[in-house]
Amino acid sequence: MTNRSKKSEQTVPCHACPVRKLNRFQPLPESQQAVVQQYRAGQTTIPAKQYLYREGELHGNIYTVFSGWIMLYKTLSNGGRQILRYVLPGDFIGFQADLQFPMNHSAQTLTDCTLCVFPRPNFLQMLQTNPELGLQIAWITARDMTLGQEYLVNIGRKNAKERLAFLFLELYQRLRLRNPKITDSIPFPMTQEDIADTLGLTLVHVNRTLRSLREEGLVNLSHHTLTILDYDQLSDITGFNNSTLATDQPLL
Amino acid sequence: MTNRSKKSEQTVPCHACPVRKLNRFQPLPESQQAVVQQYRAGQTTIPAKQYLYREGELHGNIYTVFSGWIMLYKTLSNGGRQILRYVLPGDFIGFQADLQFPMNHSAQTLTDCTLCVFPRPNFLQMLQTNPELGLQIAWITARDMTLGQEYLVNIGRKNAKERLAFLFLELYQRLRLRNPKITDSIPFPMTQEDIADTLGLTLVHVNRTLRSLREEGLVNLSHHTLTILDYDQLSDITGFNNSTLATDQPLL
DNA sequence: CGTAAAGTTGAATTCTTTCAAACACGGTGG
DNA sequence: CCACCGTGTTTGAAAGAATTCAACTTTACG
Repeated sequence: MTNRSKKSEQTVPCHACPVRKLNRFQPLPESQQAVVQQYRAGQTTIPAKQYLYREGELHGNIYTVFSGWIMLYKTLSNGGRQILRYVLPGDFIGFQADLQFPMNHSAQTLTDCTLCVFPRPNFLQMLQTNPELGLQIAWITARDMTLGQEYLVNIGRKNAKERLAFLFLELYQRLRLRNPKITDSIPFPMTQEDIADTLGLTLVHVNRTLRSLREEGLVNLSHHTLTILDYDQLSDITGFNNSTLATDQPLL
Repeated sequence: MTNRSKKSEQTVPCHACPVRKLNRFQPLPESQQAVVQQYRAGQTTIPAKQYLYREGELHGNIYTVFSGWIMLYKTLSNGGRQILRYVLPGDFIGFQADLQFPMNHSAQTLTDCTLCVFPRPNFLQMLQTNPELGLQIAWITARDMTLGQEYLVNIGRKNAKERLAFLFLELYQRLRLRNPKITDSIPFPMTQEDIADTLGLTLVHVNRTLRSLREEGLVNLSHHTLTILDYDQLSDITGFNNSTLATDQPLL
C-alpha cells in the first residue's frame, strides 16, 4: 500500500485561492488580554503556501492566528506526508514539548494569514512573569491533543466515506464555534491531495468517495467551497458528535 | 509495498542518540517534587483489566503510574475501538482539556498497577498554589501529543509491517529511556487484538504480519514477552527515529 | 490563450478484511 | 493428574476496500 504525495517545492505565492477572510477570531479573556498584549512582537501577514516553520528546523516563535488557515504535517522518509491538523483563526500554534529543539512537524499556510507573533524569549519571559498562563497553555494543548485523538479514531477505524464525513463536520463545527452565524457553506482551501494526506487515503480514492458523497446529496465541494447539504446524515455516517469539539475556547 | 530510502547509521540504541546529552531527560526539580508530594492522596494498587475511568464518565482524578501498564482508548458507535496510547511507569494520566466534563476516553489496566492518586480538588488547589506547575503540565501534555502525532503518521501512512515495527520500537525505547539497562526482551501484556486496535488493523492481519516478522527473524512475540531480534532492520522498515521519543521525561 | 496544477475516470493489482474453523495454553474443578 | 473451558492464537479461502498506473479533462491564473 502506501500512498504518497510528493510535495514539490512550491514557491509561488498563491493569492489564487478564492478563500477570503475567515471568521473573526475570538478575543482573548479580558483578564489576560493586557498581559499577553505586552509580549507580542506585532502582527505579520504571510501569503498562502508559505512555511511558518519546517520539520527539523529550529524555530522558537509562537503564534496566534488572526485570519487564514494553516496546516501542520509530518513527512516520511519515503516522501509521504501526514497532515496532523488544520489551524484556524483563533488557534495557537508553535508550542511543542521542547522549544529549544527542532520542530517535529511543519507548518504551512493554506491561505494568506495574519498572525500575532511571540518570539520565544518574550514567550518564555511572559510565562515566567505570569506563571498562571502555563495552565492556560496546558488546557489548550490538551484540547489540541483531543482533536488529534479524534483523528486517530477516524483514520484507524473508519472507512473512506466515514473519514471524509468526519473531516467536513469537524471543520464546519470548528468554524461555527467561532462564528455561530456561518451558513452551510464554508471556505475550503485544501486540495483533494491535502484531504488524502489528512485522512490516510490516496488522492484518487478521495476523489471517488467525494463523488459518491456528492451523488448522494450530502455535501458539495467545488471551487474551494464546501457546502454541507445534509448534516444529519453526515453525522450519522461518521458518528460525529458535537461534544467532540465542545471544549473549544478562546486562546491567547 | 513501499520502498523508502535507506536510513543507515541512526540505528544505534538510544543512549547513543546525540540529542540526549542535551538534558532532555529532566526530572521534575526537587523543589517541585516536594510540593507535588503534599497533594497526593496516597497510592493505590489496581489489578489487571480494571477500568481507571470510562469514556463518558465524570472522573476528576489525576494519576501518576508507579508500576504497571495502562491503555487509553476510545470506542466507536459500531463497537470498534481505537487504542490511543499505552501508559507506562512514570507517566501521567487523567488530565484532559476540561476536567469537569466527562472523560473523552477510557483507561484500562493491562497489568496490576500501582498508582499515585491526585483527587481533582487537590490537583486544582495544587495548581492554584503553585502556578508554575501549569507549564510543567503543558510540556507533558505536549509530549503526549507528539506521540499521538507519531501514531497518526503510523496509522495514516504506513502498511501493516511498518506499523507493527513502529509500535515495537516505540514501546521498547520508551522503556529503555526509563531504564537503560533493559535487555532486548520486554514485557508485552497486550493481546494481538489490542495491537490491532492500536494500529488500525484487524486481529487476523496482525497475526499474519507478526508471523512474517518472526519468519524474517526481526522480532519474537510470545507468552507476553517481546524480543527485539534485529533493531536496525526494524527501524529501517518503519523509519523509526530515536528523536521521536527523545523528549521523554519523568513526570509529576 | 497557454501552461501548470488540480480534478476525473477506468482497469488491474495489492493489501486488508471477513468468515469460518482449528489449535494452544492457562486455569479450574473433579 | 487429567478433562474441560474460555480466551487468545493460527490458518485457509473468498470477498472487499483502497491503491497503483495511466490517461484525460478542467480550472486557475500569468
